[in-house]
This record gives sequence, structure tokens and C-alpha cells, in this order.
Amino acid sequence: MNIQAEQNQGAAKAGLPVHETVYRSLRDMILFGELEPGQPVTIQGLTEHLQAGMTPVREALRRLTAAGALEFMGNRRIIVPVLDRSAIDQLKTARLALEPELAGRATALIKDSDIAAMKQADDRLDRAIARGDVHGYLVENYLFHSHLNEAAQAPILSGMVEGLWLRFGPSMRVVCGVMGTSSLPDLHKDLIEALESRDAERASKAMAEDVKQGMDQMLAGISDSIDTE
Amino acid sequence: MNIQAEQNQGAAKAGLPVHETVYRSLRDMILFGELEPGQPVTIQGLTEHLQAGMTPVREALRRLTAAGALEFMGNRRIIVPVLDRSAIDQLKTARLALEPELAGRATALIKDSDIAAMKQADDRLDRAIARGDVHGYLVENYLFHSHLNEAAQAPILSGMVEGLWLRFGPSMRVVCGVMGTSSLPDLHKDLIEALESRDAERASKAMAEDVKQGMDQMLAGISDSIDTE
DNA sequence: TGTCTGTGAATTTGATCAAAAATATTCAAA
DNA sequence: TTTGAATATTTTTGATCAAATTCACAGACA
Repeated sequence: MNIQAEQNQGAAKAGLPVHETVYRSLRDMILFGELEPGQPVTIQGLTEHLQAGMTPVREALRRLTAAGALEFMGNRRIIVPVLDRSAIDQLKTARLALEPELAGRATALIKDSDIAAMKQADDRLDRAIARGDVHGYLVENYLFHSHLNEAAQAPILSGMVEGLWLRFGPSMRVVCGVMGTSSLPDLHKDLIEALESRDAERASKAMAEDVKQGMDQMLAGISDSIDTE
Repeated sequence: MNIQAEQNQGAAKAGLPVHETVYRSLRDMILFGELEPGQPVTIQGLTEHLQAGMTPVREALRRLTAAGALEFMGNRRIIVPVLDRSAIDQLKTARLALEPELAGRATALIKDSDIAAMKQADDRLDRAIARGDVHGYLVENYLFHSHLNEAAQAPILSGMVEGLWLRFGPSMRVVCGVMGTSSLPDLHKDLIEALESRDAERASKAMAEDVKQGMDQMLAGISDSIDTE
């Protein structure tokens, strides 16, 4: 049995319905670079890969396509979206509109234990970068940000942000693969400091910068192939 | 056969798969106040109501719950969400972050024919208000806004906004029912003028005001029952 | 009050049908 | 004979449905 299938089984132990575990497995695959942009995703392929029936897989796929994490081609084929310049620009706009807001809201609400958890994630993130572990980087980076977003206690807004991350997840791997994920000021440290001193304004600013940095890296990293724009 | 079932059948004629027509029927029911906040939504109920099989209905429900238009209770029950003060606040924040941006982007791109279509929708909207036709008001208001959003040619951002509208759709009816949807400056007219003079700044501002007005009406209109906050 | 059981709905599976893609085949022209 | 396009066939995959299973809730009973 493969890794995803095992994880899927493991999650099922928790008493969750299969369609939920399938959804989570697939979401993680998208979020952490398991899938490549442009790659076709078939229902039957997933039923085998995740050891699940057809209906749960279909439902998970519908949820992900509804969120824009997967793209539904006209000829009833599903693929991992390939982001063009415009898509990345829109994602940058949306992230800048929402994530600094969430960071600001979280500042007053976040507990010290949450900040500690974020620090730990950030440490693991640094170590992952140091050893060139792209998957580890993606996981810890996501954990860092989602922890902060959750702390804002605004489920609708953080849910929207989650959807954005799902959209650019597959493209993150490609970008990270190309550039060494190095240099540039470390805004996570800045963010942590802002949270510790309960400075909402500064936290919001730091988050805006972090988002800009990340999305600009993505813009720089896209193939732009023959630039059919 | 009931109205929804007929519309569903009609849409099916266009060669669309059943799950897609079911999704659209359900979406319209949510968007235009066919369903009430708090109302339970059952799979079997919909299979009969929409004259469709179980699988397509399930998939449509998953899409809608993924978008937050329906809420999945723990005990595998689905209901139309009831918005509390916090939810409306978040929706207001998100709308203010996205819709003025879209209005600004649309200003430079929108065609005269689009503006004409928006004017027509706005006229029908006024007439609907005049005769107390809540459903008509909801339909035309949606058409007016979605037309503008589409014109911005930013599918990711307009898709996000669409999701927001789905969330507060059911609560719109309640609000409209309570208050006479009258008085207050008509920001649609202002918006149209801004578009005609290609004034992106003014269009963006007008949209922000319109959103504020609408969401504040919702805030004022919620029952706040025993205020369990 | 707590447990048990029946009822109804959600979940899941497997089968069947339909559509699209991939592959093989045929036939005509060079 | 070979090449290439058009066509037919096979195969893969998606869409749908109906049956079987599982689960949660409510009412009965101790």
C-alpha cells in the first residue's frame, strides 16, 4: 500500500467518513507539492491510489474544484491548475487583502502557546531550508501561517485564505525547486516579534511584506513559456 | 413537477451533466432566497425535489458546503447557515477588500454594452422594489453586481466574491422582508455614472459604500435572538 | 436516568451506461 | 511500397443509479 493510502486509512481510524479522509489526503497532496501543475487527476486513479470507493473520491474532487484547487476542463477532465501571470497577480491581491487583516486581528487574540508553536514551526522551517527539504519547507510554512490565521478567530476569512493557498500550492514546489529559498529578509522573525509585543500594526505590515515576497518569487519563477499572453 | 425540477430539466437539455444542473438549481435557490437560514437540507429531499439521482445531489451539496453556502453539521446533517454578528462582520470585511478592487479594475475594461446591461438590471431592480417583489430585487441586484465583477476579468477574485454572495444570500431575504429596502442614497446610479466617465477611483468608492450600506442593513436586521455571543 | 431498539437518513460500494481518448486500420495518393 | 489522413475500434474514464451498510436520533422501557 502506498503512502497516501496508508495516511488515508490512518485518518479513517478517527471515525471520520471516507469522503472526508479522501478530501484531506488530496488537499495535503495539493498543498505540499505532491502534485504538479498541469498534471491530470483521474477519479479512477485516485480510487486505487487512496484505496477508496468512487463516490467519496468524486465528492472530494468536487470540493477541491469548487475551491479552485483543481481545474475542471470542458471535456470532463480534471487537472492541477497552471497559474499564469494574471492568476498569480489576483492571488497576490487577494492575499494582501486578507492575510494582513487576519494577522492584525490575531495579534490581540493570540495566546503565548500559539506563538510558541509558530516559533517551533519556523525553526523546523529553517532547518528544512538548510537541508534543501522542499516538502518540509512547504509543510512548516503552511503550519506557521495557518496557525496565525486560526488565531484570528475569523473562520470565514481564514477559510478564504486556505482556499488561496490551495490554489498556489502546486506552483510553490516548482518555484522552490528553482530558487534556493534563501537570502531576503526573514519576515517570519519580524512577525513573531510583532506578535510578542502585541503590535497589530507591525504584524499586519510584516505579513503584507511576507506575502509580497512570496508572491513576487512566484511571479519571477513562472516559466512564462512562449508567453501566450 | 415543481418549479425547481422543471428548471433543472430545462438546464439538462443544454447537454450539461446532471450534477451541474443540480448545482445551479441549488445555488439559485440559495442566492435568491428560496431557502431560509437554519433550514435543514436533506439529500433525499433534494433527489425528489429536483428529480435527480443521489450522486449528483451529493456532489452539488459538497460543492456548496465547500464554498460555505451550506453548513455541514457534525452529525452528518446539512443546514442553511445562520449568520451571527461575527460572520456578517467578516463578510463585510471580505467584500470591502474585494468588490471595490473589482469595480476599479472593471472601470477600464467594461464595454458600453455591459454598462447598458447593468442599467437595465438596475431599472428592473427599482421596479421590483416598487412592487415589493423581494425575489425580483435579489435577482436583479445579483445580476447588476455580477455583471460588473465579470467585467473586471479577474476570475479568481470574482469567484471569491461569488462565494461570499452565496454565504449571505439566504439572510438577504430575511433582511429585505423586514425593512422596506427604501430610503438611503442610490449608490448604483453613482456607480453607473463613475463607470460611464471611466473614473476608477469613484467607482471603487461607490462600490465600497454600496457594500457597507448592504452589510450594515444586514447587521441591523439580524434577530440577535437571545444574543448568545 | 440510563439503556435499548427501531426508524430514517447518510454513506459507501459495485454495477451499468455513456463519452472521450488512444490505438489500430483502412484507403488513397505519391 | 510508403506515407498520411480519415475512419473504425478498443480502452480508459466519467456519470449515474440502486442496493447494502452504517450511523445518529428518538421514543420505549427498565
